[in-house]
Amino acid sequence: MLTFQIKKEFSFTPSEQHYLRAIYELQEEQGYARVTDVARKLNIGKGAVSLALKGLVERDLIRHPHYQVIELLPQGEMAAKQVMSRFAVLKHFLERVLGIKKNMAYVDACLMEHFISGETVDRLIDLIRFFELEDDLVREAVQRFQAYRRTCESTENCPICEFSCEVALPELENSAADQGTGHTVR
Amino acid sequence: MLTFQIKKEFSFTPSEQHYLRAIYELQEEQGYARVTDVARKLNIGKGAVSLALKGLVERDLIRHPHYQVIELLPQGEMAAKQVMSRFAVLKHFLERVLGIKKNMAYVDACLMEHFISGETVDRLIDLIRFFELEDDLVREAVQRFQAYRRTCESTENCPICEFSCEVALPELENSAADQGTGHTVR
DNA sequence: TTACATAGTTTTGTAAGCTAAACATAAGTT
DNA sequence: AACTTATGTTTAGCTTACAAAACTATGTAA
Repeated sequence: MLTFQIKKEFSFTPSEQHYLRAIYELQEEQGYARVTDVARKLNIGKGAVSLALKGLVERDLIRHPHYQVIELLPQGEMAAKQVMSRFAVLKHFLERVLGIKKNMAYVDACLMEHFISGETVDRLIDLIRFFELEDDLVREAVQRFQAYRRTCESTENCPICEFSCEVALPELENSAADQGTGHTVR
Repeated sequence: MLTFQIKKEFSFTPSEQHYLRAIYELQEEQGYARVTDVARKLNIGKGAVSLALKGLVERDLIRHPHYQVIELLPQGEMAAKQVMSRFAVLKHFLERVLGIKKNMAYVDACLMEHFISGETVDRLIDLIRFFELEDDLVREAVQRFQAYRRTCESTENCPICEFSCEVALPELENSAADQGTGHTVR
C-alpha cells in the first residue's frame, strides 16, 4: 500500500487507533476493558482483538496478562488520548460548525479521524472556537452561515471543485446515517 | 476489516478511487493514460496496476485492451469526477478556509478524501462559499478569523476535545509536508 | 527480418486485518 | 470436586493490495 511518512514512533494504523480508543473509552465507561468488550465495541471477533493486542503489548502501549483485563501503559494512554481528541475535534466540527446530524457526524469523524494532520486539527479548533466567540459581529456572521444553504442547480462547472454540480453533489450516501449504535466504522 | 455501508453500487475502495483519479488526471494532462503512467503517478509497480485495472474492467468502469491505453467508460468517468471533486473540495477547504499550506493541504486531502460523506462535502462547500461571499459583515468576520490564532498553554482540559492541550495538539506531523511531488499518498 | 528497448502481464510471495472454529482457561454453581 | 458458562487464545483460511521478478508483446531502427 502507498504509505504516508509521519514520524514513525508516533504513527499508528487506523486499526491500532481504533483499539486504543476502544480501550480508553471502555475504561472510562466501566472502569476496565476486556477482550470481549473491545470486540463488541468494534464489532469484530474476539480472535482478531486477541491478536491485535499482542502487537500493542509488543510496542509497550498496553499490558495484557493472559486472560486478564487490558491496561493502558503511559505511552498507550498518551496515544489513546491523542486519538480521542482528534476524533472529538472532528466530530465537534462536523456537528457544531457544519451542522451535520449527530449520527452522521459520528460516522464521518470515525472515517476521517485517522488521516488528518496535527496542523489541520489545530486550525479546526481555531475555527470552532472562532464560531463560539462572544462577539456580536462573529455571532451575526455565524447565524447567517447557519441559515445559508447553497442552492445550485446549474450544470456549469463548480468554481470550487471544477466539476458540475450533479457531479460535485451526488446523492449517494443518504443511507449512511442509519446506525449510531456506538460501533466504530472502518 | 470493519466496513462502512454505503450504497454498494457506488462504493469504491480508497485504492480504486486512486486509480480512477490517476487515470482521469493523466487523460487531462497528456491525453491518454497507460499502465506505466498510472504506476508512476501512484508510485507503485506496474504489476499492481495491471491487476487493479482488471477489477475496474470487470466493473465496467474502464476499457483496457491488452497492451493498449486505458479508457474511462461513462460509469468510470462519473466515478472519477466524483472522486476528483471530493478531493478538490477538501483541498480547497484546507487551503483557503483553514489556511493550511499547499503541500500539507494536498497530503491531508489525499488522506481524507476517501472517507467523507456527500452531506459533509455539501456543507464544506457551503462554508467555502460563505467565506467568499461579497458581503461586508462576512468579509469582516473572515478577516478576523484569518487573524485569529488560539494561544492556549493551559494544562486544563480543552473544552472541545475534553483533553489537555499538550494532548490535543501534539507536535507530531511536522515532517508531513515535505513532498508535494504529485504522488498520491496512502 | 532481426534485435532491442519499452511497455504490459503473470506469477510468486508478503503483510495487515479480518472470520470462523477449535481449543483452553477461569470462575461460579451445585 | 465436577459441571457449566463465559471469556480468552490459537489456528487455519480469506481478501485486499502491494513488491519483485520472470515472462510476453509491441514497435522502432538498423
